Amino acid sequence: MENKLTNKQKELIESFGVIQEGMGLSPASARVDALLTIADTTELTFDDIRESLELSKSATSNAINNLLMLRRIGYKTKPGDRKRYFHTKLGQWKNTFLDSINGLTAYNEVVKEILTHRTKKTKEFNDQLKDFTEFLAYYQEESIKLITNWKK
Amino acid sequence: MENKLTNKQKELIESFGVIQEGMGLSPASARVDALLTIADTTELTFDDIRESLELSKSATSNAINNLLMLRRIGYKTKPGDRKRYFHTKLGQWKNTFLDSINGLTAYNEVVKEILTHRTKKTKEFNDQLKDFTEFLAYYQEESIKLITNWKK
DNA sequence: TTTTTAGTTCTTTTCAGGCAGAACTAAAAA
DNA sequence: TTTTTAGTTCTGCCTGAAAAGAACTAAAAA
Repeated sequence: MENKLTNKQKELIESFGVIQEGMGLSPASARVDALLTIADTTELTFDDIRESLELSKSATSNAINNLLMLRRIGYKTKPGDRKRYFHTKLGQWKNTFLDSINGLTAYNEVVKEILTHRTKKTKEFNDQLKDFTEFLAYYQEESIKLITNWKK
Repeated sequence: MENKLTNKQKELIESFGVIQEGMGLSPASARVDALLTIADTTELTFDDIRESLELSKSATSNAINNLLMLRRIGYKTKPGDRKRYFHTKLGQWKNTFLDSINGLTAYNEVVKEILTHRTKKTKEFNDQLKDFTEFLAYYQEESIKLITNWKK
């Protein structure tokens, strides 16, 4: 594809890339996801990505598969065309958000188990922990409400 | 200190440690924070920590300083005693929570800047992004309310 | 003044993650 | 049947993070 990136777009890919690195993505994955969010074409092929970001095939392949696993991107195919057209799923942020909220459950379960095994001698501390786990559960519930009621 | 950990406590330190590694802490930091959450004594010294977790002095020192920087732990001193007594700040989770909510602002700012530079040709996609940034700001506000109104 | 305490800093080792480049593969096209 | 396409997988390198252990340090105690 001839749809070259402007300097501003390259700059934004880096800013957004850095932020997403901070959220646990590898540099390449972070930039692939950023590219799909910033490029004028929202459906890019393997080679579009490879060329735009000047990555090797292996880095491109690994980054794409990583993002697919994380369900942060998806792809479409076109009849009579073997290529896959990748797009970010940032538009479907609701699911991602729900996943991250639900991810707190595992954390809270461990804290609750810690509580059941704590010495009874540290009442104040235990009460604070209890308060925390209760808040977490409440926070999860309310967050889910916020999302499901959003602009509905 | 002679306050030995039970096997169950050791097990909990590992579970909680793993979860906290997943949240970006190094193995040693994750376990130090877990220890302070699980041990019967909530105020532990450098050497208590070192011995309980079988860490080297350098690993202990670095983990502690790391957690202090992240403000996930704090310490007290006692008159006529040069040691520092470290404790987890999980009890003061409200601040940590507020920090993480506020941390979303930087992310949202970049997404908003991306939006201002996006081609106008992808209306649906842009609208979804717009919706997302609006929700993020709303979510931040509401989350802060949830915390400040909690059991008040 | 010397020694002990409570750490910190420096040096070295180990290890995993991330990437490039090359070799490979399965399906489709020629 | 051979070649091209659209990737994937393998090999090897390089770097940075994490930790151990030893050397060091500043303040207090003896």
